[in-house]
Amino acid sequence: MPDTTRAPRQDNRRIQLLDAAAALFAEHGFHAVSMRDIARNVGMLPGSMYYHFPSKNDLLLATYEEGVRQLSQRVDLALADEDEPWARLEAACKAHAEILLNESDYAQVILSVFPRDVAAISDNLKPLRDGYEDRFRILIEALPLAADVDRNSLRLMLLGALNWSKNWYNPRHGSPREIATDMLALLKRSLV
Amino acid sequence: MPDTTRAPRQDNRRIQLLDAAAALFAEHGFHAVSMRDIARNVGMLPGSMYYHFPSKNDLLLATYEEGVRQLSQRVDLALADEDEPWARLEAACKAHAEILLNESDYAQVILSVFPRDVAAISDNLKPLRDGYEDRFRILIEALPLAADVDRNSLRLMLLGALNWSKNWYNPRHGSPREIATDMLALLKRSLV
DNA sequence: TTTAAAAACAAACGATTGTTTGGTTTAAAA
DNA sequence: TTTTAAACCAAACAATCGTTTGTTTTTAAA
Repeated sequence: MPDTTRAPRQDNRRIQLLDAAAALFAEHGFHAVSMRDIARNVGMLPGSMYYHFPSKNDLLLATYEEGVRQLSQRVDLALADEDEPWARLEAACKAHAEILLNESDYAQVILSVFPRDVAAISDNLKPLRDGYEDRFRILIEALPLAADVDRNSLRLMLLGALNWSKNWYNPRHGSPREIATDMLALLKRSLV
Repeated sequence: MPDTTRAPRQDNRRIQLLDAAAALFAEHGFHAVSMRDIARNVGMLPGSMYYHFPSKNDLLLATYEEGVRQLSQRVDLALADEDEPWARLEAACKAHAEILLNESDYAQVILSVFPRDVAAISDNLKPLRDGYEDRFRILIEALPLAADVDRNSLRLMLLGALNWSKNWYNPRHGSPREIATDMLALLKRSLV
């Protein structure tokens, strides 16, 4: 063990390693990707990765955390410009769809790797997911809705439909923002 | 090779084997389940399973086919009693939710194992999924909707929300039929 | 320029993976 | 009751898995 600890080097490749892991996990799923696959993609030998992460599960956990961070940051940024409740929800949905379908491998990992697929760390993964989704609970709380509308069902329906869209999304048939707009439009006019 | 082929024996365990595979695939995902896990669950040695199925991928393919068969049969049965377009769609959604969340491990496999997780047979899996979902396209086609309603978005939203519900479903907070009713209600009153 | 820590290499570890092979038991047709 | 195919067992196969260990290279502080 070293006597003193230094800052990471300039050529530290922890982030590139995490990027490669996120991209592969997002595309093929957790179990379908081996540590050797990731190492090959980042130009590193398999054993070398263990300098940066103590295990494959920890690698997944790190991508989850980064995914939640990116999603949260992106949605918060989109919300900053909006005041009206419906506009705020729409902005959040657009940001959600955009980062999910286009921008971030990390975010896609959250939706394509289910906690129960990795039982050993499912207790660590679930709260990360839930914490992010709570933003939508608050956004829907603020909507002026008819008295008999179940806000919980509304949230589950909206987020479910958006999250599932990664299974059929095709850039040629509409952008992520358009998808979010369409879905919200279907709901909105009945609920006001 | 035998000179003549006989019918399967009375004690043939192909179905029990398929049942065990479906249950495990549905609960843990395809890659998280080993052939030995399945063998143990059905009380068989690992090698013996290869008498019934030539590979693990074929085992998955068979569960997919059975899942689609069960879903289709269940939905068709529910549709037989209904005439009015909205009632038909609601009956289909209820049946879809019910078999998905409660009744069939086979059906759950279709939603929890993504074709791209098993690249080698993804071309076989996708059309099975699509063929079933086409029923909903037809049901929505028959709805009397305002001219500006995008039927494709409606289908994707409804099915997406229902399919995603397996990620949050909790029997204590409403039955599958109630979930389907709630979601359809959210959409219905705005679209007529 | 020396030196210590950061980072990666090189090579292997034991365990588990899907699968194959050859022989044995069991049910049912003859 | 004999016989044949169905069904399973028992044991191993090569390949791949995540991971560990000991050593070497590289960066940057001293």
